[in-house]
Amino acid sequence: MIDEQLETINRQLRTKGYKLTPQREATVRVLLEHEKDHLSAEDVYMLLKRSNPDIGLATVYRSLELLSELHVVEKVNFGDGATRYDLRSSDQAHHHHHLICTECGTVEEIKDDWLLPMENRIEKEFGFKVLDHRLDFQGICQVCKSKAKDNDHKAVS
Amino acid sequence: MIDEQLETINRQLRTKGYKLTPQREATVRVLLEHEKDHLSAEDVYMLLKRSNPDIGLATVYRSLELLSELHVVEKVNFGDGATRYDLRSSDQAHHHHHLICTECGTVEEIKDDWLLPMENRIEKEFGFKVLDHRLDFQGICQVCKSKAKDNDHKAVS
DNA sequence: ATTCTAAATAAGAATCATTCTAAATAAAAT
DNA sequence: ATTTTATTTAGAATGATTCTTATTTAGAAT
Repeated sequence: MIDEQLETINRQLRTKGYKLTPQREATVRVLLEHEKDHLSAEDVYMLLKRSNPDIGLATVYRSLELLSELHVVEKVNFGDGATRYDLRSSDQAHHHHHLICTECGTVEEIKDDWLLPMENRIEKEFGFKVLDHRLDFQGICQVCKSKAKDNDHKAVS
Repeated sequence: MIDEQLETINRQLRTKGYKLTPQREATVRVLLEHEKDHLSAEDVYMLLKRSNPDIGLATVYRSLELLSELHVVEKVNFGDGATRYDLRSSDQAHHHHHLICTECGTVEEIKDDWLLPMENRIEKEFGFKVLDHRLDFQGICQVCKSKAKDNDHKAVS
């Protein structure tokens, strides 16, 4: 499973004249093993250090940047200082959107294709060829909402 | 017009116990005068310097952060290193989305309410209270698309 | 197999955006 | 008028990211 995806990425790299170096492969592996998380470059670096103690942070940044250009990962920004790198599902058509809680900072993912009609409309109306999109919602998650309710009760009593 | 909006913002600030200091007022004015642009903190700072040579960059950051908490401005991130600050239209229900060209970097704005049904669905399905959202499309703008076509012609001829 | 060349890496310095700190000022409350 | 509190300035500090230089590596050409 992981090896299949690696092979796909390997082909993508070679098509563009890049090679899948050990460092790049290790980086991709880490991303594949943490598909659900939203890792920062530093996070990836720390995880990589276990298997590749000699890898440099700059190399991680370079690898992630390259993977981003190949649309293997997406750069995401949740407003804390760091860029995060999301592996894109092999199915290029499906994007995942985010529910970001402004109280506790948790990020929930939702998958959906709601935006396809919108993309078509944009291409027609603006002549803009959509390659990618990003949709994030900010608000209060269920957990924080019920916490807030509890506190209200306490305040009243 | 500008003064009305300033007055509204002033009220919002005072409601939360903040005051509209000269620096904050100047910051808001700059934003109002450049509503179409996507200014970084540094951009705002430079523009402010003309009228307020003594203002400090940290103050600009603090003012923008405060305005962001009040939802007067939105923080936007286009993937170049800097956070940009967009004045939100007085009509809180309308958000603007962005068409970001990956070739030339231009950012076009589109206004739309397409997402309201989606927000309702998220509240029902996930119990997540949506306060704000952000929708950006990346792709190739009309101009770059025709440029690319021209180059194809040249290559063939 | 050896040599050559271009790509990739490590290490750490450098840069850039942003935040923090301490001292000074201004405004509001007493 | 005095005290308290919020705000600002200036510059130092931080943290993420990029750059630089010397070194290593992989593959191509001999």
